[in-house]
Amino acid sequence: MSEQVRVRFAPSPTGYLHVGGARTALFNWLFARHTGGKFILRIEDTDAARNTEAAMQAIYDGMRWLGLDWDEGPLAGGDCGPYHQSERGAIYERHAQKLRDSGHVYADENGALRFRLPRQPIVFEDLVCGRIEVDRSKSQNRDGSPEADMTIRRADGGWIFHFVNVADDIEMKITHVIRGEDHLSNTPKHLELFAALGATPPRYAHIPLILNKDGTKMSKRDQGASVDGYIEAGYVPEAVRNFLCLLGWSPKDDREIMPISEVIERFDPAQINRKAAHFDLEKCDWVNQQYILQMPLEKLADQVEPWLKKAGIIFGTRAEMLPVLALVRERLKKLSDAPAWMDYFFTGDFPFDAEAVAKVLSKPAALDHLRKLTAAYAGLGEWTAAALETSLKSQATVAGVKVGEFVHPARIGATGRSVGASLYHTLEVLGRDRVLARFARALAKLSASN
RNA sequence: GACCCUAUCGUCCAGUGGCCUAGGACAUCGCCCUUUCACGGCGAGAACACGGGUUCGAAUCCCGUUAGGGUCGCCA
Repeated sequence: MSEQVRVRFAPSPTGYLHVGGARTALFNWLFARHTGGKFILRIEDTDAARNTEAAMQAIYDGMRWLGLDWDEGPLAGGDCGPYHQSERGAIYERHAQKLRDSGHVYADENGALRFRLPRQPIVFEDLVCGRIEVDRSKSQNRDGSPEADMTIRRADGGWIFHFVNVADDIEMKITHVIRGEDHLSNTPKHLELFAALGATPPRYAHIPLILNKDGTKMSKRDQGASVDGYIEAGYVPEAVRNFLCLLGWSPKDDREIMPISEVIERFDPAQINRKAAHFDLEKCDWVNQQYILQMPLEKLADQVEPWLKKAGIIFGTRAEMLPVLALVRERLKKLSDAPAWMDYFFTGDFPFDAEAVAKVLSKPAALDHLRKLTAAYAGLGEWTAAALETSLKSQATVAGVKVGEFVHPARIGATGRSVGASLYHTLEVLGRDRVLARFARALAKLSASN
């Protein structure tokens, strides 16, 4: 049992990477990393019609984003290439010839090559599903007719999935096939193919499918179905990966937010759940938020920066941006939320939220409070959150009003809106000059319109 | 229709014959913190699909029913 584990993810280029596929890739990758084996990427593009470069790119991008690096495959090389099935015709022809020589295949009336299904009872041990027994002689079509022999090559010469899949698993010395449960019923056929080719089949682990939260099938358009949807929505890749790890697998204790190294260490395919998982995007959002909350600030800044730039925010240096990010990070559910929480820190020319102004700043008393606060803050000795708070509260006391009568006008004056991080910390980060300028701007604008 | 897989709170997971008056997490609701919004803390409601067995004892084992999913392509 010193044999090195070799697993593969074998997607067909459909134009996007489905979460189900991503999880299959992830489990294969985890198993390879756990065992010190090899993770191979093989592109199953025998159907030339949908074989496009863009579709392939979506797979590479999605896997790289999730941090699933492959040891062999396109762009990585390896001894068992090429790794696109469209380029492996000669290899398939060789295996087909073997089947012809042994009488396992024949050309049908249309010119397609068919494999004589033995239709013998078959038993195999699945790492996830356990012992599977199938009486192949009972298989029949919808209309009750017996199952037809399996086509392995079309009349036009194109190879068929089942055959190339098996041929490649032999050629690439695959030891474990971890794939979606939709292939469980195909496995007996594959086993028959392995036997006919005189090869030892790999071990199988069929993982349950991912369905929508309501139990319906997940299709491309469903929320959360496509990996690039996560990229575009501003999810943290490590968070999505963590969430996917927990869909159908668990470390058997209550650990949820885990570094990938811990998952690799503890991962065991035999522990994968047998039940189909229903996809809950809200939980994924929570995991994402936990990552935003817990990752080192500098790292978060790396991930947030592209979003700020995309929103056209000029945030100056990293040193100027970090305190702002530290202040608002617990409000971010996604990276894409950052601009909305951070933009007003970096420009004094922000708009005033009409509703907030109507509710609090339109009152003459509110403007008066803002004037008093401006005077107090202009003479404030130490510009710290604590000092700002003390000063504001004493102004309220002197004026004989509740603290809120000062807090709300100040917030709107300094930020233009009624919600945000702690007022005093916001003012501290902004600094005296900017705060006073903003108060003056608000007073000028709103006094004029009063 | 045939064959295969599955069945614990709305959802994700724990539970592998007694520790279960079933545990954790997300979501929901309430309270606290906070004169904003969040974060955080505390608490509540919420499940073993149904029916038969086996056993001194079943969420856990067996059978059936029901329900969901999958396969049965010259798609992958």
